[in-house]
Amino acid sequence: MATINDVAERAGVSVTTVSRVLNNRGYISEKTRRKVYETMAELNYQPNEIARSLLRKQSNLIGLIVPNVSHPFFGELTDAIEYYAYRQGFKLLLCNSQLDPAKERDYIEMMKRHRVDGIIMGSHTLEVGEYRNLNYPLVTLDRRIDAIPYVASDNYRGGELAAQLLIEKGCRKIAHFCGNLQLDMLSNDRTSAFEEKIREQGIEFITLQTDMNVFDQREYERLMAKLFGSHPDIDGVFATSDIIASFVIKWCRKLEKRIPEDIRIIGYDDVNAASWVSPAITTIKQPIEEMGRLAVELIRKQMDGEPYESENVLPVELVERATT
Amino acid sequence: MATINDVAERAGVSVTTVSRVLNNRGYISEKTRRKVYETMAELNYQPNEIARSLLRKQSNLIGLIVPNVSHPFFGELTDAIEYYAYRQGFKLLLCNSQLDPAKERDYIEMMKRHRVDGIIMGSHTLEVGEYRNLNYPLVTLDRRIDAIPYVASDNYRGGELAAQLLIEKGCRKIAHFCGNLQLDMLSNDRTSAFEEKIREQGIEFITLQTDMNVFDQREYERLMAKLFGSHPDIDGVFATSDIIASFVIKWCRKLEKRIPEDIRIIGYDDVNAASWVSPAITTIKQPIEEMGRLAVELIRKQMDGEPYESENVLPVELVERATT
DNA sequence: GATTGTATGTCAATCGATTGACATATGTCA
DNA sequence: TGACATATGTCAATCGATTGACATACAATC
Repeated sequence: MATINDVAERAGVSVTTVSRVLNNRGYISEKTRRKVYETMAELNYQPNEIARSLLRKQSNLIGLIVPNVSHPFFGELTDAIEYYAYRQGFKLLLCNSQLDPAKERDYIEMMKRHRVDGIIMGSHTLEVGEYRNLNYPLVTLDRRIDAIPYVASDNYRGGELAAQLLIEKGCRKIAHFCGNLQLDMLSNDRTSAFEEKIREQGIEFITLQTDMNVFDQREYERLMAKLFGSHPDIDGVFATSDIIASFVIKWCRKLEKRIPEDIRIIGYDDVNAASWVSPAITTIKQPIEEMGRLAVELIRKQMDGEPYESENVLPVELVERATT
Repeated sequence: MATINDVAERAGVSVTTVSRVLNNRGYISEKTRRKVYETMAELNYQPNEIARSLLRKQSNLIGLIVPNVSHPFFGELTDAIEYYAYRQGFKLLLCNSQLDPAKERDYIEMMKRHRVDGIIMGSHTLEVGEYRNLNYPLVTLDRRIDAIPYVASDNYRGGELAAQLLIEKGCRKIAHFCGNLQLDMLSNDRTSAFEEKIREQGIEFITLQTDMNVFDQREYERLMAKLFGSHPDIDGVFATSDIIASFVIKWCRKLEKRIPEDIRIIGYDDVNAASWVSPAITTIKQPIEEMGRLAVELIRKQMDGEPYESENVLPVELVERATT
């Protein structure tokens, strides 16, 4: 690949001049500028960003760690983050932790070696301490760790809305699928809020924990079998993701339960898939795009030394469709 | 951040020695090695990969351009690519073209500036000529461009299998949703094969084009309305993605058509979502993981100057579920 | 004719790490 | 005692681009 020296030589000017053209500094005549651009085109010259990064101490790279992009929620979130990163001149380094702590740790180190400008953590399999000592521009999604800025949606409110709706609809025995409560994540608030509300009304409920691992669909199937096996009289379900909700729908069909007449189902996230399935899923909408935008913004602000808000809790919204 | 000089100074050795420890070259006593490692840990030192890349002329970055990762097919493909890239010591630079030629062009340039070691092109909105002149390690997904190596699955066979199944099941009037036939992609072979087979049998069929844009769900809805409006007697559908198939299912429910009794539906890809929806979708399975593995492998081989196969067409498979 | 603005060049340092050439110590073995 | 393996150091170049200091033109303007 051509270097700035090749361009200078071929254009018959000095490297300084080429650099001046490239960076728009100092005096440059229109004629020279044209000549330089022409030569760059002829040589198919592209300035080496690696060399630039080294000097500027800025890579223009943002690292993103998620469990895996093939989970619809993280896929859509990644899309949003990529979109806003691009608009701010950043490129995205993508890592799937697969919820494996070793891989997550490894990825963080790797990103530091590559001097990414900041890391957005959407996967949280490590102990709080490990993140705390990172000493790097960081943004956390859905997890609060000391002073690290985070972006989340109002999980408590989400759980509340879900409970309210199922109560209103007259459900008497409700199942709740939540995530892994051992992982210290803000999404656990959904469960607290939900259980609180339901308990207030003296309604019976069962809580089942699961992981966010789409690949292991058999785990979901096992859970469904277990639930409907021991509690065939469930008449309401609050699932912590639309994907889980669609598994519930599938089992209800199998068991010939009518939705929403016999059983009401409410999901979470409002990913695109929630409206592909039928009946379309009633769900709690997270503002995915805005979450992505904010995450990128927070990295940028940390880099530029601008003041920023550490706690970013965005509103959620009930989207009522056909499963309630 | 600490540099190799800081480490050398603090450990009381020369940078050459630190470098020797780091790269395992020349003679190093066990004592010095330990001392250096200790110091690196104390200083939280991470070798600057940017500086290394500059010297080695290797970034260990692979660029991936897809329409968008929130489309389940590309999400799963990205997952696979990321997995195999990681195993080979590469990191993944992710770009969503959003099917916008300007953005795609821009991204390619950006990746060249960043000196990624190779680019995997899963989005193809540009003219053939633009790719041809790229002069860069490249792998194309689902598109054949001169000598550029590509990875695809057997689209022709996929179309054939779909046609065969619907014929066997006795469908008499079939709708086929295909992608944008203007984009010169190998997936168009599905349509050719399908139409050929159906025509052979003298069966009536309608072909409808669409884009792979999951965001514009309204376009899908419009298409469905159009199809079922003018051809309510359709009794078979071959959709070029499982997502489109799930929209078909949704409309069938709305129109109270029984699946598979009144209408049989077959999708394409076999993404995870195909088995979330109910009834679970009969589909043509693409070997997504193997496609990802091969793409990364082909980049690596081009870098290392190893011989490689240019044409990589992987077998597809009919997965029969509940919609046929 | 002096001043000033414009245009370009030369030179060298810098970013952080790698590497080859060469020097200089030890320690060990024959 | 000499040869050799081991261990470490010094020095300088290199990767590709940026940048500041300074020099040198030429033109226009007062």
